[in-house]
Amino acid sequence: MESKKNLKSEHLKFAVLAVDAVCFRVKEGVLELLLGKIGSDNNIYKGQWAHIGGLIYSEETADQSVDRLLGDKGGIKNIHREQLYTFSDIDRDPRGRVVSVAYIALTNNDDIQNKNDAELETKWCPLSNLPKLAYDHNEITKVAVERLRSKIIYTDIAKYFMPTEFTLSELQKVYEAVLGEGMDKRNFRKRIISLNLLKNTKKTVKKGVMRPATLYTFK
Amino acid sequence: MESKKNLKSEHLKFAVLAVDAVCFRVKEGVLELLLGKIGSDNNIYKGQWAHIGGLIYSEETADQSVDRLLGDKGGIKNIHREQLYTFSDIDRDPRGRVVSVAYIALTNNDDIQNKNDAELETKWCPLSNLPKLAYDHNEITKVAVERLRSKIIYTDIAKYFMPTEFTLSELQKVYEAVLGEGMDKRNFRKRIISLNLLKNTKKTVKKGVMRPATLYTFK
DNA sequence: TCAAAAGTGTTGCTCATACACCCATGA
DNA sequence: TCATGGGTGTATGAGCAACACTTTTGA
Repeated sequence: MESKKNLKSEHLKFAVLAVDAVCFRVKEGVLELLLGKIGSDNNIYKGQWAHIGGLIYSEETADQSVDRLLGDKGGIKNIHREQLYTFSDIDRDPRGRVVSVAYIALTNNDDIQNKNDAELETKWCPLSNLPKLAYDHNEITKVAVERLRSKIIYTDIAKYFMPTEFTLSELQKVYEAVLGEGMDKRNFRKRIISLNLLKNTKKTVKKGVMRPATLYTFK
Repeated sequence: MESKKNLKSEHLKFAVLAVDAVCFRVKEGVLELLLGKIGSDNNIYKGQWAHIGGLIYSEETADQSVDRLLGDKGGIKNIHREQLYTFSDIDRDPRGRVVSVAYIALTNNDDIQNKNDAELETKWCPLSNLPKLAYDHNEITKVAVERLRSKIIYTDIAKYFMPTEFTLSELQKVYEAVLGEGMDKRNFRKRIISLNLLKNTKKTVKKGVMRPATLYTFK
Protein backbone atom coordinates (compact mmCIF):
# COMPACT_ATOMS: atom_id res chain seq x y z
CA MET A 1 0.00 0.00 0.00
CA GLU A 2 1.67 3.15 -1.12
CA SER A 3 -0.30 6.35 -1.01
CA LYS A 4 0.98 9.29 -2.94
CA LYS A 5 -1.36 11.84 -1.50
CA ASN A 6 1.52 13.29 0.51
CA LEU A 7 3.91 13.24 -2.38
CA LYS A 8 4.43 16.95 -2.46
CA SER A 9 4.18 17.62 1.24
CA GLU A 10 7.07 18.91 3.27
CA HIS A 11 7.58 15.43 4.65
CA LEU A 12 9.20 14.38 1.43
CA LYS A 13 11.21 17.20 0.06
CA PHE A 14 14.48 15.72 1.26
CA ALA A 15 14.03 12.17 0.01
CA VAL A 16 17.28 11.29 -1.73
CA LEU A 17 18.22 7.78 -2.71
CA ALA A 18 21.74 6.49 -3.03
CA VAL A 19 23.60 3.22 -3.31
CA ASP A 20 26.88 2.24 -1.70
CA ALA A 21 28.92 -0.78 -2.71
CA VAL A 22 31.16 -2.59 -0.28
CA CYS A 23 33.48 -4.06 -2.88
CA PHE A 24 35.69 -6.98 -1.86
CA ARG A 25 38.57 -8.85 -3.39
CA VAL A 26 41.09 -11.33 -2.03
CA LYS A 27 44.63 -10.49 -3.07
CA GLU A 28 47.57 -12.61 -1.96
CA GLY A 29 45.60 -14.09 0.88
CA VAL A 30 44.29 -10.77 2.14
CA LEU A 31 40.68 -9.61 2.10
CA GLU A 32 40.59 -6.09 0.75
CA LEU A 33 37.96 -3.41 0.15
CA LEU A 34 37.79 -0.82 -2.57
CA LEU A 35 37.67 2.72 -1.24
CA GLY A 36 37.37 6.11 -2.89
CA LYS A 37 38.65 9.39 -1.50
CA ILE A 38 36.11 12.13 -1.08
CA GLY A 39 37.21 15.12 -3.09
CA SER A 40 34.45 17.68 -3.14
CA ASP A 41 35.17 20.87 -1.23
CA ASN A 42 31.71 21.28 0.20
CA ASN A 43 31.83 17.91 1.96
CA ILE A 44 32.89 17.89 5.58
CA TYR A 45 34.37 14.44 4.94
CA LYS A 46 36.70 15.77 2.26
CA GLY A 47 39.92 13.78 2.24
CA GLN A 48 38.41 10.79 4.00
CA TRP A 49 37.78 7.41 2.43
CA ALA A 50 34.43 5.84 1.73
CA HIS A 51 32.85 3.05 -0.24
CA ILE A 52 32.04 3.67 -3.86
CA GLY A 53 28.53 5.02 -4.13
CA GLY A 54 26.31 7.70 -5.50
CA LEU A 55 22.81 8.74 -6.23
CA ILE A 56 20.32 6.51 -7.98
CA TYR A 57 19.00 7.98 -11.19
CA SER A 58 15.29 7.93 -11.75
CA GLU A 59 15.67 5.86 -14.88
CA GLU A 60 17.68 3.04 -13.31
CA THR A 61 17.17 0.39 -10.66
CA ALA A 62 19.40 0.16 -7.61
CA ASP A 63 21.18 -2.80 -9.20
CA GLN A 64 21.88 -0.84 -12.34
CA SER A 65 23.03 2.10 -10.29
CA VAL A 66 25.64 0.01 -8.50
CA ASP A 67 26.92 -1.39 -11.77
CA ARG A 68 27.21 2.07 -13.25
CA LEU A 69 28.97 3.54 -10.24
CA LEU A 70 31.42 0.68 -9.84
CA GLY A 71 32.21 1.03 -13.52
CA ASP A 72 32.55 4.79 -13.62
CA LYS A 73 34.14 5.39 -10.25
CA GLY A 74 35.90 2.09 -9.63
CA GLY A 75 36.82 1.00 -13.13
CA ILE A 76 35.28 -2.41 -12.52
CA LYS A 77 32.99 -4.15 -14.97
CA ASN A 78 31.06 -7.41 -14.74
CA ILE A 79 31.19 -7.60 -11.02
CA HIS A 80 29.01 -9.84 -8.88
CA ARG A 81 26.92 -7.83 -6.47
CA GLU A 82 23.98 -8.45 -4.21
CA GLN A 83 21.88 -6.19 -2.12
CA LEU A 84 22.89 -5.99 1.52
CA TYR A 85 20.69 -3.66 3.53
CA THR A 86 19.12 -0.23 3.28
CA PHE A 87 20.48 2.33 5.72
CA SER A 88 18.08 5.10 6.55
CA ASP A 89 19.30 6.78 9.71
CA ILE A 90 18.24 10.38 9.56
CA ASP A 91 21.66 11.86 10.22
CA ARG A 92 23.77 9.38 8.36
CA ASP A 93 24.76 12.02 5.81
CA PRO A 94 25.40 15.49 7.21
CA ARG A 95 24.50 17.14 3.90
CA GLY A 96 20.88 16.07 4.15
CA ARG A 97 18.55 13.14 4.24
CA VAL A 98 20.12 10.42 2.13
CA VAL A 99 18.87 6.86 2.29
CA SER A 100 21.37 4.39 0.96
CA VAL A 101 20.78 0.92 -0.46
CA ALA A 102 24.02 -0.87 0.35
CA TYR A 103 25.45 -3.73 -1.68
CA ILE A 104 28.24 -6.19 -1.34
CA ALA A 105 30.28 -6.66 -4.49
CA LEU A 106 32.86 -9.37 -5.14
CA THR A 107 35.51 -9.40 -7.79
CA ASN A 108 38.52 -11.40 -8.77
CA ASN A 109 41.53 -9.38 -9.68
CA ASP A 110 41.16 -9.81 -13.43
CA ASP A 111 38.22 -7.49 -14.03
CA ILE A 112 39.86 -4.53 -12.40
CA GLN A 113 41.13 -1.74 -14.56
CA ASN A 114 43.23 0.69 -12.64
CA LYS A 115 41.56 3.70 -14.12
CA ASN A 116 38.13 5.15 -13.73
CA ASP A 117 36.16 7.75 -15.64
CA ALA A 118 35.62 10.03 -12.69
CA GLU A 119 38.55 11.93 -11.28
CA LEU A 120 38.36 9.79 -8.19
CA GLU A 121 41.31 8.54 -6.21
CA THR A 122 40.71 4.90 -5.26
CA LYS A 123 42.65 2.25 -3.43
CA TRP A 124 42.29 -1.29 -2.17
CA CYS A 125 42.59 -1.47 1.58
CA PRO A 126 42.98 -4.61 3.69
CA LEU A 127 40.01 -5.09 5.94
CA SER A 128 42.41 -5.54 8.83
CA ASN A 129 43.63 -1.96 8.67
CA LEU A 130 40.56 -0.15 7.55
CA PRO A 131 40.67 3.50 8.56
CA LYS A 132 37.77 5.43 9.95
CA LEU A 133 35.52 5.96 6.96
CA ALA A 134 33.15 8.77 6.05
CA TYR A 135 29.42 8.71 6.82
CA ASP A 136 28.22 5.47 8.44
CA HIS A 137 30.47 3.44 6.19
CA ASN A 138 32.24 1.63 9.00
CA GLU A 139 28.89 0.36 10.17
CA ILE A 140 27.98 -0.66 6.63
CA THR A 141 31.30 -2.47 6.38
CA LYS A 142 30.54 -4.41 9.53
CA VAL A 143 27.22 -5.63 8.18
CA ALA A 144 28.81 -6.41 4.83
CA VAL A 145 31.60 -8.49 6.31
CA GLU A 146 29.13 -10.42 8.43
CA ARG A 147 27.04 -11.16 5.37
CA LEU A 148 30.06 -12.17 3.31
CA ARG A 149 31.32 -14.49 6.03
CA SER A 150 28.00 -16.20 6.51
CA LYS A 151 27.36 -16.59 2.80
CA ILE A 152 30.75 -18.05 1.99
CA ILE A 153 30.05 -21.01 4.23
CA TYR A 154 26.66 -21.99 2.85
CA THR A 155 26.78 -20.80 -0.77
CA ASP A 156 29.24 -20.88 -3.65
CA ILE A 157 29.80 -17.13 -3.47
CA ALA A 158 33.55 -17.70 -3.23
CA LYS A 159 33.61 -18.33 -6.96
CA TYR A 160 33.35 -14.63 -7.65
CA PHE A 161 36.72 -14.15 -6.01
CA MET A 162 38.39 -16.78 -8.16
CA PRO A 163 39.89 -16.71 -11.64
CA THR A 164 38.51 -19.23 -14.12
CA GLU A 165 41.01 -21.90 -13.14
CA PHE A 166 42.53 -22.26 -9.73
CA THR A 167 44.03 -24.80 -7.37
CA LEU A 168 42.34 -26.07 -4.25
CA SER A 169 45.01 -24.40 -2.16
CA GLU A 170 44.21 -21.06 -3.76
CA LEU A 171 40.53 -21.58 -3.07
CA GLN A 172 41.28 -22.48 0.52
CA LYS A 173 43.36 -19.31 0.91
CA VAL A 174 40.32 -17.30 -0.18
CA TYR A 175 38.11 -18.97 2.41
CA GLU A 176 40.73 -18.38 5.06
CA ALA A 177 41.15 -14.73 4.09
CA VAL A 178 37.41 -14.14 4.28
CA LEU A 179 36.82 -16.04 7.49
CA GLY A 180 40.00 -14.86 9.11
CA GLU A 181 41.07 -18.28 10.30
CA GLY A 182 43.04 -21.24 9.09
CA MET A 183 41.33 -24.42 7.95
CA ASP A 184 42.39 -28.03 7.85
CA LYS A 185 43.52 -28.92 4.36
CA ARG A 186 42.04 -32.41 4.27
CA ASN A 187 38.69 -31.41 5.66
CA PHE A 188 38.48 -28.41 3.36
CA ARG A 189 39.12 -30.54 0.28
CA LYS A 190 36.67 -33.21 1.34
CA ARG A 191 33.92 -30.72 1.96
CA ILE A 192 34.46 -28.62 -1.14
CA ILE A 193 34.66 -31.67 -3.39
CA SER A 194 31.54 -33.19 -1.86
CA LEU A 195 29.58 -30.01 -2.63
CA ASN A 196 29.94 -30.97 -6.27
CA LEU A 197 30.50 -27.43 -7.47
CA LEU A 198 33.97 -27.95 -8.86
CA LYS A 199 35.22 -29.59 -12.00
CA ASN A 200 38.68 -31.06 -12.27
CA THR A 201 40.23 -29.70 -15.47
CA LYS A 202 42.87 -32.48 -15.43
CA LYS A 203 45.37 -29.72 -16.04
CA THR A 204 48.11 -28.94 -13.60
CA VAL A 205 50.08 -25.84 -12.81
CA LYS A 206 53.35 -25.35 -11.09
CA LYS A 207 54.58 -22.25 -9.35
CA GLY A 208 58.12 -22.77 -8.12
CA VAL A 209 60.09 -25.71 -6.85
CA MET A 210 57.25 -28.03 -5.94
CA ARG A 211 54.83 -30.65 -7.03
CA PRO A 212 52.34 -29.34 -9.66
CA ALA A 213 48.81 -28.67 -8.44
CA THR A 214 45.59 -29.71 -10.15
CA LEU A 215 43.49 -26.93 -11.64
CA TYR A 216 39.76 -26.75 -11.00
CA THR A 217 36.95 -24.61 -12.34
CA PHE A 218 33.51 -23.90 -10.97
CA LYS A 219 30.84 -25.83 -12.86
CA MET B 1 30.73 7.68 -1.53
CA GLU B 2 27.70 9.75 -2.09
CA SER B 3 27.99 12.81 -4.24
CA LYS B 4 25.30 15.37 -4.10
CA LYS B 5 26.40 17.37 -7.08
CA ASN B 6 23.49 15.95 -9.08
CA LEU B 7 21.02 16.49 -6.32
CA LYS B 8 18.90 18.93 -8.23
CA SER B 9 19.33 17.42 -11.66
CA GLU B 10 16.47 15.89 -13.56
CA HIS B 11 17.80 12.47 -12.67
CA LEU B 12 16.37 12.82 -9.23
CA LYS B 13 13.14 14.64 -9.40
CA PHE B 14 11.09 11.47 -9.04
CA ALA B 15 12.93 9.90 -6.12
CA VAL B 16 10.21 8.75 -3.74
CA LEU B 17 10.83 6.39 -0.86
CA ALA B 18 8.26 4.07 0.61
CA VAL B 19 8.06 1.12 2.95
CA ASP B 20 5.86 -1.96 2.66
CA ALA B 21 5.28 -4.43 5.46
CA VAL B 22 4.49 -8.06 4.81
CA CYS B 23 2.74 -8.69 8.09
CA PHE B 24 2.27 -12.30 9.20
CA ARG B 25 0.37 -14.05 11.91
CA VAL B 26 -0.54 -17.68 12.57
CA LYS B 27 -4.16 -18.13 13.49
CA GLU B 28 -5.61 -21.55 14.18
CA GLY B 29 -2.78 -23.27 12.41
CA VAL B 30 -2.98 -21.08 9.32
CA LEU B 31 -0.33 -18.60 8.18
CA GLU B 32 -2.05 -15.35 7.31
CA LEU B 33 -1.06 -11.96 5.91
CA LEU B 34 -2.49 -8.55 6.66
CA LEU B 35 -3.78 -6.77 3.59
CA GLY B 36 -5.30 -3.36 3.02
CA LYS B 37 -7.69 -2.41 0.27
CA ILE B 38 -6.64 0.43 -1.99
CA GLY B 39 -9.25 3.15 -1.85
CA SER B 40 -7.99 6.21 -3.62
CA ASP B 41 -9.78 7.05 -6.83
CA ASN B 42 -6.70 8.10 -8.73
CA ASN B 43 -5.02 4.73 -8.29
CA ILE B 44 -5.41 2.22 -11.09
CA TYR B 45 -5.26 -0.51 -8.45
CA LYS B 46 -8.31 0.86 -6.65
CA GLY B 47 -10.24 -1.97 -5.04
CA GLN B 48 -7.31 -4.36 -5.06
CA TRP B 49 -5.47 -5.58 -2.00
CA ALA B 50 -1.91 -4.76 -1.04
CA HIS B 51 0.45 -4.91 1.90
CA ILE B 52 0.36 -2.08 4.37
CA GLY B 53 2.80 0.59 3.34
CA GLY B 54 3.33 4.22 2.64
CA LEU B 55 5.85 6.94 2.14
CA ILE B 56 8.78 7.49 4.46
CA TYR B 57 8.80 10.87 6.07
CA SER B 58 12.01 12.83 6.02
CA GLU B 59 12.16 12.96 9.79
CA GLU B 60 11.87 9.21 10.35
CA THR B 61 13.91 6.12 9.58
CA ALA B 62 12.51 3.28 7.55
CA ASP B 63 12.05 1.27 10.74
CA GLN B 64 10.08 4.07 12.34
CA SER B 65 8.03 4.46 9.20
CA VAL B 66 6.96 0.82 9.27
CA ASP B 67 5.98 1.08 12.92
CA ARG B 68 3.95 4.19 12.24
CA LEU B 69 2.17 2.75 9.23
CA LEU B 70 1.37 -0.58 10.85
CA GLY B 71 -0.03 1.34 13.78
CA ASP B 72 -2.04 3.87 11.83
CA LYS B 73 -3.22 1.70 8.97
CA GLY B 74 -3.19 -1.75 10.54
CA GLY B 75 -4.01 -0.97 14.15
CA ILE B 76 -1.02 -3.00 15.33
CA LYS B 77 1.42 -1.82 17.95
CA ASN B 78 4.64 -3.34 19.30
CA ILE B 79 5.15 -5.60 16.37
CA HIS B 80 8.37 -7.35 15.54
CA ARG B 81 9.67 -6.34 12.13
CA GLU B 82 12.87 -6.70 10.21
CA GLN B 83 14.02 -5.32 6.93
CA LEU B 84 13.57 -7.67 3.99
CA TYR B 85 14.75 -6.16 0.73
CA THR B 86 14.55 -2.93 -1.21
CA PHE B 87 12.56 -3.10 -4.42
CA SER B 88 13.54 -0.53 -6.99
CA ASP B 89 12.17 -1.65 -10.34
CA ILE B 90 11.45 1.43 -12.36
CA ASP B 91 7.87 0.55 -13.22
CA ARG B 92 6.85 -1.14 -10.00
CA ASP B 93 4.43 1.68 -9.23
CA PRO B 94 2.50 3.04 -12.20
CA ARG B 95 2.05 6.41 -10.55
CA GLY B 96 5.74 7.20 -10.68
CA ARG B 97 9.13 6.16 -9.48
CA VAL B 98 8.68 4.71 -6.01
CA VAL B 99 11.42 2.69 -4.36
CA SER B 100 10.14 0.56 -1.53
CA VAL B 101 12.00 -0.80 1.46
CA ALA B 102 10.08 -3.96 2.27
CA TYR B 103 9.82 -5.48 5.73
CA ILE B 104 8.54 -8.65 7.25
CA ALA B 105 6.47 -8.15 10.38
CA LEU B 106 5.35 -10.85 12.80
CA THR B 107 2.63 -10.61 15.36
CA ASN B 108 0.75 -12.81 17.72
CA ASN B 109 -2.93 -12.24 17.80
CA ASP B 110 -2.97 -10.31 21.04
CA ASP B 111 -1.54 -7.01 19.82
CA ILE B 112 -4.09 -6.60 17.09
CA GLN B 113 -6.79 -4.03 17.49
CA ASN B 114 -9.43 -4.34 14.88
CA LYS B 115 -9.54 -0.66 14.18
CA ASN B 116 -7.13 1.70 12.53
CA ASP B 117 -6.84 5.45 12.35
CA ALA B 118 -6.97 5.63 8.59
CA GLU B 119 -10.22 4.85 6.82
CA LEU B 120 -8.61 1.73 5.47
CA GLU B 121 -10.33 -1.58 4.99
CA THR B 122 -8.04 -4.38 6.14
CA LYS B 123 -8.26 -8.14 6.40
CA TRP B 124 -6.17 -11.15 7.29
CA CYS B 125 -5.80 -13.49 4.35
CA PRO B 126 -4.39 -17.04 4.45
CA LEU B 127 -1.22 -17.28 2.42
CA SER B 128 -2.70 -20.27 0.66
CA ASN B 129 -5.41 -18.23 -1.03
CA LEU B 130 -3.70 -14.97 -1.58
CA PRO B 131 -5.32 -13.02 -4.41
CA LYS B 132 -3.45 -11.12 -7.07
CA LEU B 133 -2.14 -8.08 -5.23
CA ALA B 134 -1.46 -4.53 -6.39
CA TYR B 135 1.96 -3.32 -7.54
CA ASP B 136 4.72 -5.93 -7.25
CA HIS B 137 3.33 -7.12 -3.95
CA ASN B 138 3.00 -10.75 -4.98
CA GLU B 139 6.71 -10.76 -5.72
CA ILE B 140 7.44 -9.10 -2.40
CA THR B 141 5.30 -11.73 -0.69
CA LYS B 142 7.31 -14.48 -2.30
CA VAL B 143 10.59 -13.09 -1.02
CA ALA B 144 9.04 -12.49 2.39
CA VAL B 145 7.75 -16.03 2.75
CA GLU B 146 11.12 -17.44 1.72
CA ARG B 147 12.82 -15.31 4.34
CA LEU B 148 10.34 -16.23 7.03
CA ARG B 149 10.69 -19.93 6.28
CA SER B 150 14.43 -19.88 6.34
CA LYS B 151 14.64 -17.77 9.50
CA ILE B 152 12.21 -19.88 11.47
CA ILE B 153 14.50 -22.87 11.20
CA TYR B 154 17.73 -21.24 12.35
CA THR B 155 16.53 -18.45 14.66
CA ASP B 156 13.98 -18.03 17.43
CA ILE B 157 11.81 -15.76 15.27
CA ALA B 158 8.82 -18.02 15.96
CA LYS B 159 8.49 -16.41 19.37
CA TYR B 160 6.92 -13.33 17.82
CA PHE B 161 3.99 -15.45 16.73
CA MET B 162 3.40 -16.84 20.20
CA PRO B 163 1.54 -15.55 23.23
CA THR B 164 3.53 -15.28 26.44
CA GLU B 165 2.69 -18.81 27.53
CA PHE B 166 2.04 -21.67 25.18
CA THR B 167 2.25 -25.42 24.89
CA LEU B 168 4.78 -27.29 22.81
CA SER B 169 2.00 -28.51 20.57
CA GLU B 170 0.93 -24.95 19.89
CA LEU B 171 4.48 -23.99 19.06
CA GLN B 172 4.78 -26.96 16.75
CA LYS B 173 1.59 -25.93 14.97
CA VAL B 174 3.16 -22.53 14.27
CA TYR B 175 6.24 -24.12 12.77
CA GLU B 176 4.07 -26.39 10.67
CA ALA B 177 1.90 -23.51 9.47
CA VAL B 178 4.92 -21.48 8.43
CA LEU B 179 6.79 -24.32 6.80
CA GLY B 180 3.70 -25.87 5.28
CA GLU B 181 4.52 -29.40 6.39
CA GLY B 182 3.96 -31.66 9.34
CA MET B 183 6.74 -32.46 11.77
CA ASP B 184 7.47 -35.39 14.04
CA LYS B 185 6.37 -34.58 17.56
CA ARG B 186 9.25 -36.28 19.36
CA ASN B 187 11.95 -34.80 17.17
CA PHE B 188 10.39 -31.36 17.34
CA ARG B 189 10.33 -31.42 21.13
CA LYS B 190 13.85 -32.71 21.41
CA ARG B 191 15.23 -30.07 19.08
CA ILE B 192 13.31 -27.13 20.52
CA ILE B 193 14.20 -28.09 24.09
CA SER B 194 17.87 -28.57 23.22
CA LEU B 195 18.02 -25.03 21.79
CA ASN B 196 17.58 -23.85 25.35
CA LEU B 197 15.29 -20.99 24.42
CA LEU B 198 12.28 -22.15 26.36
CA LYS B 199 11.46 -22.09 30.02
CA ASN B 200 9.07 -24.56 31.59
CA THR B 201 6.59 -22.57 33.67
CA LYS B 202 5.56 -25.70 35.60
CA LYS B 203 2.01 -24.63 34.93
CA THR B 204 -0.37 -26.70 32.90
CA VAL B 205 -3.38 -25.90 30.82
CA LYS B 206 -6.20 -28.02 29.60
CA LYS B 207 -8.43 -27.42 26.63
CA GLY B 208 -11.14 -30.09 26.50
CA VAL B 209 -11.29 -33.72 27.41
CA MET B 210 -7.63 -34.54 27.53
CA ARG B 211 -4.47 -34.64 29.49
CA PRO B 212 -3.27 -31.13 30.52
CA ALA B 213 -0.29 -29.71 28.64
CA THR B 214 2.72 -27.98 30.15
CA LEU B 215 3.06 -24.27 29.49
CA TYR B 216 6.33 -22.78 28.29
CA THR B 217 7.62 -19.27 27.77
CA PHE B 218 10.53 -17.97 25.75
CA LYS B 219 13.44 -17.02 27.97
C1' DT C 1 -13.66 -47.69 28.87
C1' DC C 2 -13.16 -44.57 25.41
C1' DA C 3 -11.58 -40.54 22.97
C1' DA C 4 -8.14 -37.12 22.49
C1' DA C 5 -4.06 -35.04 22.91
C1' DA C 6 0.33 -35.23 26.00
C1' DG C 7 4.43 -37.11 26.55
C1' DT C 8 8.57 -40.11 25.97
C1' DG C 9 13.71 -43.31 23.77
C1' DT C 10 16.38 -45.81 20.69
C1' DT C 11 18.70 -46.72 16.49
C1' DG C 12 21.01 -45.68 12.32
C1' DC C 13 22.87 -42.34 9.28
C1' DT C 14 25.25 -38.27 7.88
C1' DC C 15 28.34 -34.87 8.56
C1' DA C 16 31.96 -32.19 10.88
C1' DT C 17 36.23 -32.43 13.21
C1' DA C 18 40.76 -33.80 14.70
C1' DC C 19 44.82 -35.48 13.31
C1' DA C 20 50.09 -37.03 10.36
C1' DC C 21 52.40 -38.68 6.77
C1' DC C 22 54.02 -39.57 1.89
C1' DC C 23 54.49 -37.53 -2.95
C1' DA C 24 56.34 -34.95 -6.89
C1' DT C 25 59.28 -31.55 -8.36
C1' DG C 26 63.51 -28.55 -9.38
C1' DA C 27 67.41 -26.72 -7.45
C1' DT D 1 68.92 -34.87 -0.82
C1' DC D 2 66.43 -31.14 0.49
C1' DA D 3 62.91 -27.75 0.62
C1' DT D 4 58.32 -26.71 -0.81
C1' DG D 5 53.70 -27.12 -1.18
C1' DG D 6 50.41 -31.10 -3.14
C1' DG D 7 47.79 -34.65 -1.88
C1' DT D 8 45.50 -38.41 0.91
C1' DG D 9 42.28 -41.69 5.15
C1' DT D 10 40.48 -42.90 9.51
C1' DA D 11 38.26 -42.61 13.89
C1' DT D 12 35.21 -40.13 16.89
C1' DG D 13 31.31 -37.48 18.31
C1' DA D 14 27.18 -34.57 17.38
C1' DG D 15 23.06 -33.88 15.47
C1' DC D 16 19.06 -35.26 12.62
C1' DA D 17 15.45 -38.53 10.93
C1' DA D 18 12.60 -42.44 11.36
C1' DC D 19 9.68 -44.80 14.13
C1' DA D 20 5.11 -46.55 18.24
C1' DC D 21 3.47 -46.85 22.49
C1' DT D 22 1.97 -45.33 27.29
C1' DT D 23 -0.20 -41.59 30.18
C1' DT D 24 -3.63 -38.42 31.79
C1' DT D 25 -7.96 -36.62 31.81
C1' DG D 26 -13.27 -35.97 31.57
C1' DA D 27 -17.22 -37.66 29.62
